[in-house]
Amino acid sequence: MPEFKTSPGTRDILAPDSGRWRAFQDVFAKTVEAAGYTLIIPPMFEDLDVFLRLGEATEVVSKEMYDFHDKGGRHVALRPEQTASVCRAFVEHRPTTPWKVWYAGPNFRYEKPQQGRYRQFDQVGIEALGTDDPFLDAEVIGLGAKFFSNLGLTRVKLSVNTLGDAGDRARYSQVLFEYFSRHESTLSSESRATLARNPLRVLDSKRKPDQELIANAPAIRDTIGGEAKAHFESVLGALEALNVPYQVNNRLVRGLDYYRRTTFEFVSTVLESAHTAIGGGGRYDGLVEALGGPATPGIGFALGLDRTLLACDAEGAFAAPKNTVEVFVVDTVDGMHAQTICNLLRASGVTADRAYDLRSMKAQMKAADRSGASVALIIGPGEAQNSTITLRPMNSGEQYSIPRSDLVGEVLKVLRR
RNA sequence: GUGGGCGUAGCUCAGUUGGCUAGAGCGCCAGGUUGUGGUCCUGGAGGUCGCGGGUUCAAGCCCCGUCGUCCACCCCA
Repeated sequence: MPEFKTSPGTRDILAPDSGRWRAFQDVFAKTVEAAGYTLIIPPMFEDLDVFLRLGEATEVVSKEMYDFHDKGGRHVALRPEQTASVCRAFVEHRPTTPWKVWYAGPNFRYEKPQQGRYRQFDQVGIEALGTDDPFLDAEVIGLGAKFFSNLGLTRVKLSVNTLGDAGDRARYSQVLFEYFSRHESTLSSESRATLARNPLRVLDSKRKPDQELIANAPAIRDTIGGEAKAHFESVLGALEALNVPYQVNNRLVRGLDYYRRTTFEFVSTVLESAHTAIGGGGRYDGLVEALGGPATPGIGFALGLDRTLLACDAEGAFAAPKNTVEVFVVDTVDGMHAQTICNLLRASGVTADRAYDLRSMKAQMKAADRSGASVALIIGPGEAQNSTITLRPMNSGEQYSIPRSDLVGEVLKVLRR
């Protein structure tokens, strides 16, 4: 056993998974940059207060914050998500609106780790600030759906809902509180605790005894005002025009307290574990204001990398890319030939690797095989003597000699480039 | 934070009712006569049995603690 291991809830991502991560982010970037979103790279930690504005009732904030005091006495926290940072950046830089950004990177939450849930976990996401145009809602949601399909996923279910405006939300919360309070005796003990904290969250309960109560609970639709209702209808209409399949789930409330109006969630229907939500988001029209900026509407989503990749595994989609070199150089003379040949090939845009330590021909050929290279170049005493190279395509038993001066041309020819 | 399962070579795991120098497969290394990998054969390296206590003549096997991991709950990506 090694003396040191990664901290709980963290891990190393090695090849080939690391290549898959990068490809994942590339696909995401391509998807959203096609719609005009630009990359933002916020810091990984901020003043604790930035995140406290997400709402004290949010568990991510109240229980799971990775915070500490730095040497300057500042109370900072590793970001639990990036929406707050993006809004803070908006207030700090005041870009022209609509401001459409995307991000990718790790977030931190101090939780008990499980599969699909880590203390350091990666998300990709987008945020769009400055307009409450329902077409923007549909664009954001549609990009999420588009991304999943670009990955090759087909079993992703999209649920949408509206929470109404700030006043509606509070009113609905009150309605729910009264409703559940009337039936408190049949409510699970966990949900009773939740009820006191945040009545909306009771709708999220997956506990058996609560299911019937939840099914019969009053729906938000009956509580919200006409304006929010009209907005929601427009969003649904725009989604239909985009051919984005969805289903309205009026029990969908989501974990962050800042959501207003549109909320949505992507669930993989092939994942077995409890962690089937692979992404989610919504409108957060009060957040910029809460961070000291002008009243600015905003909407966005975040998708979990780990969980989405688990979904990919389950669907047999988006395999890790093969990260192999094209040419492998075997040099049993002195190692210097391998160096100059590799150098020359790389300068010509051909990826090339070699063996070290002047090992036996057999060992070097074995390394060539392992490297996945499609071509091996062999330099032994004979080749060194005549200034030739033996070129061996790895998938055939045949090989031939080429003049050293024709190296690059011959290699490009064999690689068909 | 609560409850439960697990923790033996780099990896996946065996290890019988506690009993001699702890095993297998894969991987790795070296060979298999005269420079050549992917199959096959032979040999080799590699383990304070997570860690710390305890019970016992004797513990990888039992007990306690601790750490890690997995599963469920909570919550969420």
